[in-house]
Amino acid sequence: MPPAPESLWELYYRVIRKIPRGKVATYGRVAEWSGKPRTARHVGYALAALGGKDRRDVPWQRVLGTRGKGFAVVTIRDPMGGAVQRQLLEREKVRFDERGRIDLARFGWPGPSRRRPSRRSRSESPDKVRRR
DNA sequence: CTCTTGACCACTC
DNA sequence: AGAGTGGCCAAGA
Repeated sequence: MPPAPESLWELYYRVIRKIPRGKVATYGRVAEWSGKPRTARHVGYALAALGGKDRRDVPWQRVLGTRGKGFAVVTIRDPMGGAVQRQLLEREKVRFDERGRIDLARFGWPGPSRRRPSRRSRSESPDKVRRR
């Protein structure tokens, strides 16, 4: 059989499934860990498209947007969905501050066993050749 | 096939 | 602090 073409979204889902309970990650990080840096948007799209089986499998509530350098926030547009996400996280003992932010120093998942300097906000962005 | 629209992010004024 | 821009991919009209 032909190798199952794993879509980009499946790649994201695979990473997200590894996020442990009580920890969170940001869209940008998930993108990096999936081997597709700078595709943060697509992580969001992939999650927005979650349905059926994947909806149960993937802990979508543990993926949030970034706010400032060490904080994550709910970025789901639908207020209902956002409320659900927050509730699910609080149930996992993840704490939100008055501004609705999560401190990544406390609750940020460091990543899938990838060696990473103790730097929580944004890894170095090596100047890559920008091709056009 | 083209066009639009999405849970984003980092960089620049 | 807020607005603009480029980057990236998939699905549906």
